[in-house]
Amino acid sequence: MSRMPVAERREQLVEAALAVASRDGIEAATVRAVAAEAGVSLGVVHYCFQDKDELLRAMAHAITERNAVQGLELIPSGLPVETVVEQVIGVLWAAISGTRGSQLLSYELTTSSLRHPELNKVAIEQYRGQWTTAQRVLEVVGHAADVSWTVPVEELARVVVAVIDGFSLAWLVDGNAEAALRGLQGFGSYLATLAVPAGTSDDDVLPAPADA
Amino acid sequence: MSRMPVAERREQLVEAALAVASRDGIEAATVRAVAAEAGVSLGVVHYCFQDKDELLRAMAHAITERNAVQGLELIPSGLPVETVVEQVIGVLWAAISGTRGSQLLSYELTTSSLRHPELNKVAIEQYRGQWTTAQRVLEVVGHAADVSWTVPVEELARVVVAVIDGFSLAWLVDGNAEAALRGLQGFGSYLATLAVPAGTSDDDVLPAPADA
DNA sequence: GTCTATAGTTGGATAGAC
DNA sequence: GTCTATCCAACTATAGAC
Repeated sequence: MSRMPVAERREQLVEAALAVASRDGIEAATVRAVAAEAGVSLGVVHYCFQDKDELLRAMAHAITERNAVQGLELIPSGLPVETVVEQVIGVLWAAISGTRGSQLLSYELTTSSLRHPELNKVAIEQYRGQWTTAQRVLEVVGHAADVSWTVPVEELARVVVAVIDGFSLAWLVDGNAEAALRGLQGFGSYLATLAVPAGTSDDDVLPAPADA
Repeated sequence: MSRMPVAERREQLVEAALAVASRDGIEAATVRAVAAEAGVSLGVVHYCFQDKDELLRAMAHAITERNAVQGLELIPSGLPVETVVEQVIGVLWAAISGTRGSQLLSYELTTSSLRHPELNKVAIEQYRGQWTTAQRVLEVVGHAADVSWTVPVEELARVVVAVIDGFSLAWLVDGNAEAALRGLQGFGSYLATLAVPAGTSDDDVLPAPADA
């Protein structure tokens, strides 16, 4: 354990911070607690990170990346869009409902970030990541089901993230996973109504450039 | 200021706590800060409240009540349901976007409550209040526009709260009020499609009891 | 009832031995 | 590089003077 390169040590500490914060909340993620979780002494943390904020920022970055990389690129083709959407929501909800502590931590990070200037960029980066992820998923779904969306995907992505956020929060509060999933699938049905068969062009969305 | 009855003093302190927490965040709402905000000394707070948690619970209760009592009972009658929904959303959004600190505090209270056993009931009471409020608004809207909902209002209320939560959070993060309102109105349009002209009976929803 | 003073914790950060 | 020891600040809570 001793004499570990700094980069590796930082990873280990970020991992420990994630473990503590997911389990006991962001307030519990003190420098001391993280050091104890990682099995190192207090000084080591301050050697690897300038201060607590830098540690928290690193942790936030890690959780954001982790959420983004959820590779759902194995979406089946040739199915009706309602089915594809339903399946994607099912997989997504399994990922969410299986990581309660992480989800709660995400909201804690968001609110903390909005209060403390030194964590200012955490929340916006978190959401930018979610918006672009949602947008990519929508595009992949559209391609897989051979449809295009009647609403700009960028705008639609915001709606998707908002709805998921809302139902996740409700589930965190009342623990009713069935109601949350039912609500999400209801939204999925609505979402499917916003899709129309793709245009004659084999890939893109623009049917006919009007002018200029 | 001196020699104030305890009940009144408690109100004053809860008010001060709300002011501090809305402005600077729930973490900043320490006993000291609240005492300072109220212009009393540290001991006074501990004389009126057993401990910090009781003060926070009182504050949470106050903010929940405040959100619930937003008397929107002046909903116009005789208009199409799309219009009524649009107007209600407009009023609601004005109330939300005008109280940024309070909104953020609500989310902080929710997450805090979910982490700390001693605040256990705060979050669920918060949401129960929001769900029943949403349900009442849906019922009033249905009555005013002379429609009934094709989805159980209880279920629909959960959806409404989730969507509002989601868009509010996004707005807190990116400050884009136009996008949030646009998203909410988009949801409102969808909501209106879930309404059908009220049955022949002048008030209730049940058209024909099938059996028993 | 209200104040000051203080006890007792906790946590961030650093110095200095090894 | 890693550890122990320590400083300092902020907080909750209470005791006791007035």
